[in-house]
Amino acid sequence: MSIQESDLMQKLISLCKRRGFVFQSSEIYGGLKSCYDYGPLGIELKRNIMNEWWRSMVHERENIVGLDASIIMHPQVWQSSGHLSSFSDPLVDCLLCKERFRADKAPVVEVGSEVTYTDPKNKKKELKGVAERSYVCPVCGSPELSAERNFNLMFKSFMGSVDPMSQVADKLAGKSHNAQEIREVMEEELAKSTVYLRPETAQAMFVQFNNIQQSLSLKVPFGIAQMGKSFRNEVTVEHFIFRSCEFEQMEMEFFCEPGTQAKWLDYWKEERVNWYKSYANYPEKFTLRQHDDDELAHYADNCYDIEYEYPWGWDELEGVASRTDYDLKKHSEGSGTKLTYFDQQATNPETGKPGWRYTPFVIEPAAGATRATLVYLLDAYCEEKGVDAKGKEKSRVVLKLHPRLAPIKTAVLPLVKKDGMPEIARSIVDKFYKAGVMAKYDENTSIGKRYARHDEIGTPYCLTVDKQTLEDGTITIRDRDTTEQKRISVEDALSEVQARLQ
RNA sequence: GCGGGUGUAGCUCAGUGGUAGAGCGUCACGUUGCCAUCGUGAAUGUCGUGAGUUCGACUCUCAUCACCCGCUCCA
Repeated sequence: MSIQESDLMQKLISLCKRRGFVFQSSEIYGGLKSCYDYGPLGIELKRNIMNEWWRSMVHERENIVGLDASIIMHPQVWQSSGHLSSFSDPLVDCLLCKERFRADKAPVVEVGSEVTYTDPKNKKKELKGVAERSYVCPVCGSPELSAERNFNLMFKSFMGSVDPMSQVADKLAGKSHNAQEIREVMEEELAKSTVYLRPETAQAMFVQFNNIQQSLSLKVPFGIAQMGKSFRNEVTVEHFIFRSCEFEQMEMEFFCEPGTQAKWLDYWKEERVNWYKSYANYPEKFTLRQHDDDELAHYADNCYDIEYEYPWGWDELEGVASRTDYDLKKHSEGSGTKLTYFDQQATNPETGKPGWRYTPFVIEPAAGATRATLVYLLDAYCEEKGVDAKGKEKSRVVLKLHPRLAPIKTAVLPLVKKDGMPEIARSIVDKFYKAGVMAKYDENTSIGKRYARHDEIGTPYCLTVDKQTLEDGTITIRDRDTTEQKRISVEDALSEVQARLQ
């Protein structure tokens, strides 16, 4: 198998639409930038990935519990977390070379000093000007710059049944104002009802630390896990569902004793990368990359990215960050509520006495559920060259999804639509329904086309009712990857598939 | 945000200043009966959207939206 990397995304996007995995949002209205809908098969795949994550992170562990928090939280949450201040960096456009940059990271000059810079249209030409601000364009050095505009990371909305714009209109009516005054009135009025869509699920797990720890009497180390939607106004959206403004996260905050964070970071980074590999056909396409110091977020003292080799190169899939005690401390300060843990067994390292109250340190494996969906689709996409029944060359498209991730686990197929075969097939598929194993009955067109279609959507097993079934009560089970079949009895069909899904 | 490309049937794509085609897929009937069977027949298009030029625009011009590639940016 060898697919041109450049074609892979295109083929996958096409398959996603054709077979009902992913559609563009609001397509009949021309689509909306970076928004996608998960179709009948896409939702199954994404949900399976998320369920597997939940199972391995929450259900299979003694000390990790779940949370499903409100997407809209008290606006002060984002003040305390730093999302309001550190993500509203002023952005400036260079009027000359069109570069967009952060004012606080641009080259510093003295206001009023004469600066020389190059003309982007004619590199040999030198221009002179006077700096009106304390910085110039980092690319061409020009002082000809647009106004500073705040970068808008979070999606804003307004809570309350009265439109705050009416209040603004009332205040401004009948007088003349300059831009600054209008802005101030608007900010003052809008602020009263402004709420934000969460840019990460993490904060709710810090904010509910006390409730969760106390209600379940949890002992450090313990973790809180959450899956759900998050929203960010990304500077650039790209690569299909890879980076979009609305996305889905699977995050876990692991609270541990100060001083043990390095050990736990090490543990979780290995756990997480191995989790991805266990469902993959190409585990070598997953790797860990430690962040350089200058890459670290304001809250982290160490961080590993789990990266995947996408068609466009290595890029992020999950971040495993050591967030120190930053978040709990910030929310403690912001809310005036103690977010600490008291360990009666431990010895206070400062006093040497038994009993230690401390702010736990946090290790956070933060995964993109939507990114994982893309990754497993890319990992599974496969074209196999072969010959058809008449010896003509053809290619078989197979999604080699891990059986537990596959949207449909089993297709139940009557070889032909007569002689009672549909009835037997339907009675088999009914047993699967009742056992909670995703199965589909399919009697369309020819048997060959049905196999091919199920290969293309990743169905790992096909059960076929044929003439022999009528005689001895056996059916065939076909393996997606090898296309090999073996005969089993109708009674064993469900348990056989269940065994293979383990 | 910048540069380049694309947008025509469900998918892949052809096409011409005179109101549109192929292959695949879909549906029906018949046939076949285990890997995209064969035959016959059928349905499906705001030619991304809006404006302009023109007697006439899918085709030319402009704007806009979306996607792809590259840069840039990104806690």
